[in-house]
Amino acid sequence: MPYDPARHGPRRLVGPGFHAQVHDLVRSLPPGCVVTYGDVGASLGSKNVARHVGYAMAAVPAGSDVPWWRVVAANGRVARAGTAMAREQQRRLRTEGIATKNGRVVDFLRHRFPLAAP
DNA sequence: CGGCTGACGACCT
DNA sequence: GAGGTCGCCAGCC
Repeated sequence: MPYDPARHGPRRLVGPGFHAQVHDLVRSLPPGCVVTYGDVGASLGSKNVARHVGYAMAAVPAGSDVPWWRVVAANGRVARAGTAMAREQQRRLRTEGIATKNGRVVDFLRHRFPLAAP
């Protein structure tokens, strides 16, 4: 099915350097807060790139200063449940005072950080 | 330079 | 609430 603005909303192009933009934005997140992949994409001006934001997170090198663990899925769940990375993410969130239960952030909406719109 | 690879999200039963 | 489908696009071989 071709792209349909009526169903998918206005398309916003994401230029090259998308990963760098994601990393930069995530770096600006304060401790004790979380955002969703969709929030990051929307804040960068792209509505349908939540998935790609995840790919950008996967590209974050270990030991980077990017707090990748503050980015969770739209339903408040930690992505890739069951993997070592997911357990590590939950451990780091707990360190910042954010509890998780069965891979889900407790009081997710309360911890969610209001990202600025483009 | 063509193909492959994915940390998601909205929507529908 | 729990399952499945489909669309999305920049990087990296």
